Amino acid sequence: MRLFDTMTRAVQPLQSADGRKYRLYCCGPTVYGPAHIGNFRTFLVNDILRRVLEVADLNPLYVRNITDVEDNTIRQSLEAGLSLEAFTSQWTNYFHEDCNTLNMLTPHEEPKATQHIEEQINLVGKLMEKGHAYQAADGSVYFKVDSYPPYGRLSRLDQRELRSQVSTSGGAPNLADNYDRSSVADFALWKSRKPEDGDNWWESSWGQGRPGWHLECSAMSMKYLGDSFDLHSGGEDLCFPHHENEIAQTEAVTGKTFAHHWFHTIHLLVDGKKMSKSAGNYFTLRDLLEEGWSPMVIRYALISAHYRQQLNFTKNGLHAAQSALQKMEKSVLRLLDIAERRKQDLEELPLDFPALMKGSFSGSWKALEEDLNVPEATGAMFSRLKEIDRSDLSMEQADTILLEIAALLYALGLKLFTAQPKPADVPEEVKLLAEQRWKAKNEKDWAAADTLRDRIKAEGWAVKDTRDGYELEAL
RNA sequence: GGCGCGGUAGCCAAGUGGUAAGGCCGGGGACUGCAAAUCCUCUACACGUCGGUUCGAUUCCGACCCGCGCCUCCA
Repeated sequence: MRLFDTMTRAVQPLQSADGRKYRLYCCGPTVYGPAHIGNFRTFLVNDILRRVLEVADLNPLYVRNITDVEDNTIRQSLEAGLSLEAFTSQWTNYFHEDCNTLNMLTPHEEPKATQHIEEQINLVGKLMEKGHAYQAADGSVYFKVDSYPPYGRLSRLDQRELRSQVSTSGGAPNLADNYDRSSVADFALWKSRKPEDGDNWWESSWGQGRPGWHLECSAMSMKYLGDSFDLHSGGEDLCFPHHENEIAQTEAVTGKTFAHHWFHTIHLLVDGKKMSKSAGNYFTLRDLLEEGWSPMVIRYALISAHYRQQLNFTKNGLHAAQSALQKMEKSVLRLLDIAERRKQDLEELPLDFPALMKGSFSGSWKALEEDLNVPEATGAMFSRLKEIDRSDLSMEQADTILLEIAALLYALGLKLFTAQPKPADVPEEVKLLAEQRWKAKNEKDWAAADTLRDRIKAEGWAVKDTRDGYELEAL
């Protein structure tokens, strides 16, 4: 399998350093509110990576953290009158529910920052010992970027550009720069206790305080994956400064390559623009569920563009995803019929991946193994499905194809036949009109039936006749 | 300003040094009182512009135009 690596800017082969497990770490969510679909794009891509590593027999050990201590979680827990623990576990549960809804596999480990304070303090201690950190007048401890010459390799910054971080893109003073750092590039390892932090502080050799954000990922990835591991991932925004800082603080301590491969997901756009609350184009998973979109439709839409391509998320895209999924279901339904299988069999049968990957969908597998190209994989899948639709198949042939499809669906994390009919809240008035129309129709009074259908439409509902009744659908 | 990405048919989206997957939409047919749904089936003068390299470029190089992202403890 091969994947684009941010550090070398090239597609690189993936192989575990120890030959036994492929160790990967994904920067997880900060839990102070519902994750949005942009967050889920990244987590879904990582979920697919983990699945493909698994079926490709690379034996992944997948760690994704929970960030539960930083400015937002602290401030909002205090505002809510809850302990940090109570507040963040509430949002962590919410996140897990969303992950399950989207059919994401649970990471092998999901460490929380607050449960690894000691590891983080130890790291700060080592950095102090080695002269890579200093305590400022405000009591906070900073990483001395000058002490680590390779700094900036991942995002290709040089010293001159680092200094330019003093000002923002608009030329205004960088407001993030309100700490007692000796250089603006230096970043906090340990933040001294402040009144606005409430009870959220820990004791350390440098006084009371809390760890800086960047530190947790270094401490936890080292703990669960070792000083040097195979792959580190996250959204593109984390490339700088977060990952750059992680590399610096970790490698300054270990002297080893922190992660061998850097994997970043490009952000998604909504209607061609960046998601933002003010623009009203900010969606959470539950916003979409409430609109009646089924989870698998949302999953399909969110993985429908290559991970290194901006994904333009639109309602149109959801419709397309829905139709595409239905098209898959249609083909599979025929195969189930020929093979005399039930729908449940798709998920219950044991799958011999190595063999199935060499089957008739090898084009799709090749696409997934070459830089995780999901759109090409689904494209190849539909091409193959078209041939299958037109072939006369024996029971055995259909059965084999079903297994091959089940394997591919597993890698993509897609489940078929899961869409629930929308639970429509039909107003009584509309129900009444619909009943009248049904009666008129049965009496073959077409004129009356059509007039009633128009009236129902005027109320915002569509009547659709089925074999032995009708359905109402919101317009 | 620094770093980076993209411009492929109405929309979305892969890909290739020898004229280009797939999905959506749309068209036609069956069915239906008519619709919808369903089933069958079909199409497209699509590779931002201008140069260069090449026997040949959409694919490589350069310039330009347009759009977008990151550079803010936002994935």
